[in-house]
Amino acid sequence: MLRPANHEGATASAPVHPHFQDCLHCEHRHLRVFCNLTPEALEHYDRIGILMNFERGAKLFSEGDPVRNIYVICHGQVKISSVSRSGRALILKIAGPGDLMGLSAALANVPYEVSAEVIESCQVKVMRRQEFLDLLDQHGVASLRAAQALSSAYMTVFYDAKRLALSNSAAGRLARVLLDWGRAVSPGHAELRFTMTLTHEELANMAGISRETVTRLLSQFRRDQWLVVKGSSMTILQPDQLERLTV
Amino acid sequence: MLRPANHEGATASAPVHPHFQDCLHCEHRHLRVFCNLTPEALEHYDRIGILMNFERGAKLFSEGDPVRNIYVICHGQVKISSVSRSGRALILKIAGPGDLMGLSAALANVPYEVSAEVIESCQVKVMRRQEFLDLLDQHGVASLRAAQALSSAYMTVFYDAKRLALSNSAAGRLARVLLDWGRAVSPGHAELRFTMTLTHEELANMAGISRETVTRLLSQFRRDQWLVVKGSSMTILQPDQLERLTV
DNA sequence: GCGCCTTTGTGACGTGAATCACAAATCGGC
DNA sequence: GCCGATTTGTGATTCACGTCACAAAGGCGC
Repeated sequence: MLRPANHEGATASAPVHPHFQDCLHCEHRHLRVFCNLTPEALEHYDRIGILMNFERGAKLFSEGDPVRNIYVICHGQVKISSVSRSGRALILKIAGPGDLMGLSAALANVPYEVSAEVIESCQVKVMRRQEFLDLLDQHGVASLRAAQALSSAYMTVFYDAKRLALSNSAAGRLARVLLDWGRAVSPGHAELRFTMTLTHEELANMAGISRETVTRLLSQFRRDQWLVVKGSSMTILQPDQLERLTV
Repeated sequence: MLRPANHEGATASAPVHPHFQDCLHCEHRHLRVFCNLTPEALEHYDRIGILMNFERGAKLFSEGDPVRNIYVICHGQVKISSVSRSGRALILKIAGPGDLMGLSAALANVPYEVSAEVIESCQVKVMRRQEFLDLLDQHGVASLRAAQALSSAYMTVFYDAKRLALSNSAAGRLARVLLDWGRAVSPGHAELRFTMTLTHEELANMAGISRETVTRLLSQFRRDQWLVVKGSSMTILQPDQLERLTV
């Protein structure tokens, strides 16, 4: 389904990105969930779990599976999705370095609520559920960080749900997906320029609308000069116009 | 908007429900968030915050306000809602005894994401944001409970969002609202019998659909013998049929 | 019991977007 | 550079719901 991200042409022989040896020296440490732990807690965190590599297409876990492990992405991209009873797919996010998977399900003591599939070869830290819970148990600060991570996850879905409930406009939904994607890639710019590695089908699954509607809306946005598409590179010229479509 | 819940005819003079003196002896303690704290943590929890009474119509806080306090409902009902830019309202839940309000916003360090309005006179424990955060800081077990509360809040919105994104069927949305409401009131019964204190307008705001559609769907459900309405009492005869409408 | 106000019930109508069905373009492998 | 597979573009059709408009039915105060 997905084209490989084109900046990732290099594969086995020469990894474009150095892989990590341990969590103490991880470059993502300072901006992610388990930054700011006390030294003891961090040391404990570093001690548990194992680092594993996964290839594109690998499934880390599937929706409905009992939670055996908690995952932290060190490097690469993972597609987080969920499927309705009728078989329609919803892509919730593309998780990247520093993202934690399985936390909410582990704490709520329910099966995974989503599926995770590798879309760009990954290095992942895998912790057994119990050893992760022990970490939280023994270090209050780790629990606190977990709670904070959960609040922001909650906020994200909350606003998603609100948008979905109150605005059914397909244009608004697509606009949101594009803006979020663009902002994540090129933050803080007036013009958002990025490589659109997703197909229309996948954009549709992220916005919860149909493939054809995505095609139609994109060409409409182009007609209105709100964005430019050149090959797989997309530039959002007028983010504020797209923003206005959002409820 | 809301008719007063009819089991709450008694007002000022003779409270139908005894109010609570402290958190150590609260009858909801065993089934709610801060059950299972260590004795020290529980004692600390009991020590902070103050108990306050609010009348119907009182606003505890509004969406967008900076988080000053965290609230725990001891008794009564609070309407949790959010409004879109275009002014459409979305009622997220009717919170009751044991429910915690403001946790996610406090931890994510953002303004309240929802508004809270009393719809049935309430006794509420109000904690200053900072004293609550201190509690979490000092008692790992409290952080852990908070994290657990957040995971289940997250799970709830997650499934809401999923339903909203994948099924736009008005019938499915309304069915979900009715089932959730009924199950909360008369749990574990094949037939769900309860007092529908909400108007069609409010049901519409909970399901994110229009008032007229609620009216039409309800009479359709009645025609299909899935439920019976008699005055303000509603009985869901065939919950599984309604369940099937849910994606 | 009489009005007033809120809530409920129903018809008519318009429309946004899903669905179906192809054609055109593009990609990827050999 | 050619060929099959995937992705994209576009029209025609359909339908579920929102919106508008108004009538009927309850409540409730006095």
